[in-house]
Amino acid sequence: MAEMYIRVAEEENEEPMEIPSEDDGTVLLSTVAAQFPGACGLRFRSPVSQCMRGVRLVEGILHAPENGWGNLVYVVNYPKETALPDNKRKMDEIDASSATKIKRGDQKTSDLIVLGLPWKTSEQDLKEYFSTFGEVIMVQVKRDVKTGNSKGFGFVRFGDWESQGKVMSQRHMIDGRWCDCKLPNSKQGPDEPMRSRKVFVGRCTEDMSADELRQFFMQYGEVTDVFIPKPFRAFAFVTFADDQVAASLCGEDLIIKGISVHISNAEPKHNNTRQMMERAGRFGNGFGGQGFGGATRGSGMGGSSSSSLGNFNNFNLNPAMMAAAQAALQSSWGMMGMLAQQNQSGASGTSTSGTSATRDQPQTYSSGNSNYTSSAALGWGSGTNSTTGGTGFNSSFGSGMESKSSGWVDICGVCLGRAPSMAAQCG
DNA sequence: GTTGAGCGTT
Repeated sequence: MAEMYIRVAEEENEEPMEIPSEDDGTVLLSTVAAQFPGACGLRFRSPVSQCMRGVRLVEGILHAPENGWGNLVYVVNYPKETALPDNKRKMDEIDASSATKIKRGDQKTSDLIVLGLPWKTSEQDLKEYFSTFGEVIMVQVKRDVKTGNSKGFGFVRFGDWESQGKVMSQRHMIDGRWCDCKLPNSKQGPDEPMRSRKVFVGRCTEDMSADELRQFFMQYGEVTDVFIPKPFRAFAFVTFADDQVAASLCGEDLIIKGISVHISNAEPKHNNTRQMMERAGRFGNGFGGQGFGGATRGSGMGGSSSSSLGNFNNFNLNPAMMAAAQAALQSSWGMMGMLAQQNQSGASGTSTSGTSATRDQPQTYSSGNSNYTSSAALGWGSGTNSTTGGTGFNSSFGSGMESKSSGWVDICGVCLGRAPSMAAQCG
């Protein structure tokens, strides 16, 4: 079939943009989303019924209506309330959305970390590239102080929220490499820690590319990241813009390319209180034997976050330890160190996986890519280097930290999002 | 084969 375009607009009466179709006459949702970030489908007004009709969408592929695409204007669908710029939103929709929603959407921009940069990319290059998305008010390329070589990542800050959202929702080809823009770890809201936007996708097959997963999951909502560990390990992570989308999928079995994959909630990775507590359990400090080892995976987190937090009286951790644990958030080994000390047993932290940095930055198709190994990786593991977690920890520990309810309550987030049987332990 | 890389000398 010859190259063809269909007309797509954000609203019925707005100027349409022409979107190319595939050879077989279908249109990829990703093609639409490239022009309308966050799009999750199309609809059109039927000339016959005068009603809006949805366009068939199967695994990221939009299929033409019965009589072909024709010359109709197709209107972009967005998942629920996300992604649509506020000026396109009706007032009552805003009023209708819950207070938490509004709060979450307070539209301050923040720095975004840009991962996977080519070594040669300069701040000028970055600024040039990102300016096509909106006003860029800051760029940085992080460099080795001594050599001045780029560390392969940087930061960018936009003047407006919409640009930031757009940039986070896609990958970026910068100077020949795919890069990802995310909220840096330091900015990922410590508030509402349980509202994960990421799901774990189990039983993946090796032929499911990151791109295909993205296309597939787009139908549920805006996808902000897809991660496939390398080498192949039969699972993946998919992050949505909206935590509710993620929550709604947990527990489901979905068919991707004819394969049934299982969706469950993503366990927070490293450097996280909950996980540290789990690890802590294995050090036999009172958590052990309380069922902390056998994580039951499942859905069921939904709902209001910070309410119904229990107390810690069931655990043999005192508030001072709790406070200390929070301080140790910076370094998970700090936590381990503390517990090891408690037990008078030397926990020797061996650094996990560290390859040596190469200059040629191999890339895979998944979202993670550059072969980046910093000395930090060693620092994390080596224990000697985790000064904040080690010495700073002890000093605060011994220096009369009083039990403050406010300080340690949210650690009880450990229990949130867990299987009900475990949450029960928190009261 | 079911839980992930790398995160800022301000």
